[in-house]
Amino acid sequence: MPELPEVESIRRQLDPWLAGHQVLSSNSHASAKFAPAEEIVGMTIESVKRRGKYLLFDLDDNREMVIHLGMTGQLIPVKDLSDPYLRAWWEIDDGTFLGFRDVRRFGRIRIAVNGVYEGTLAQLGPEPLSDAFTPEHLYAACKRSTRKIKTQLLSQKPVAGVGNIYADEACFRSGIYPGLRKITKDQARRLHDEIRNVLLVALGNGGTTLRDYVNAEGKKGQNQEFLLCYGRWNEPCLICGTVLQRTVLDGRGTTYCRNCQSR
DNA sequence: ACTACGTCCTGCGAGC
DNA sequence: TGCTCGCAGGACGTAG
Repeated sequence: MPELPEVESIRRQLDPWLAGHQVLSSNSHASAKFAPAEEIVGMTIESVKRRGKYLLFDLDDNREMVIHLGMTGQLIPVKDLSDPYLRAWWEIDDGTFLGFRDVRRFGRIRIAVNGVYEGTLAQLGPEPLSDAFTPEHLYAACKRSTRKIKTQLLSQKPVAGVGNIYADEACFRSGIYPGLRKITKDQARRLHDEIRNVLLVALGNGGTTLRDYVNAEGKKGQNQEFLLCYGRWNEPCLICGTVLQRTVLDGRGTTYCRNCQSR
């Protein structure tokens, strides 16, 4: 599932490819989730930005195309427009085609006008790698809610861009049980530090490819080799050797160490 | 306003 | 071997 490191890896490749180029034509899957793709025909992509897990294609005419990759979304150059999983494509004025491939169709495309956003994007917490994201901010944000700490992270409100993989990793590395509904200031500081740490390392490794993720060159990431917790249930904790547990928290599969992660 | 849970979607792995 | 069934999950809709 593409989270901040994966989406940022894609952005870094899309921007030099697409910036300054005009969209000549487009097509999209019948679903309303993808139909807005066609609204940008004739517009010029000025840059490709990112907020949390959202890609923002900055267009002329005060518009932005907002793309969320969902679970299995890929943005890749395509030659075969008959790929059955291609949900949208755009013809670029350099002769290439950008494709949005999304097997499970959890992704979505929207057009925002004058920077006005809706839904989760409008309520996104600070960028985790920016100065706005501090331990104090995380502590205060988590204190406002009684929900489980992992559920709060996945809500994108205390901080933007963290999904299931990096939430489990950050909780593990900071020694915090993800089902906690209250954390101390010290726990918030550790969680803050480890959120940054796991995202930065993953970015450096080109993202995590468990199944579908590829960057905008169609290449897999390497960070799956470095995960300490996510997906390792029934395997020994790399810190203490205890067999890692798997549970479901608010409908999300969660791996943790019952010894290292305090409850 | 907030929390919890169902829904979307399809490939895949487990189990018979 | 071949089939059915349930699972995976981010954001959003809805109920309480």
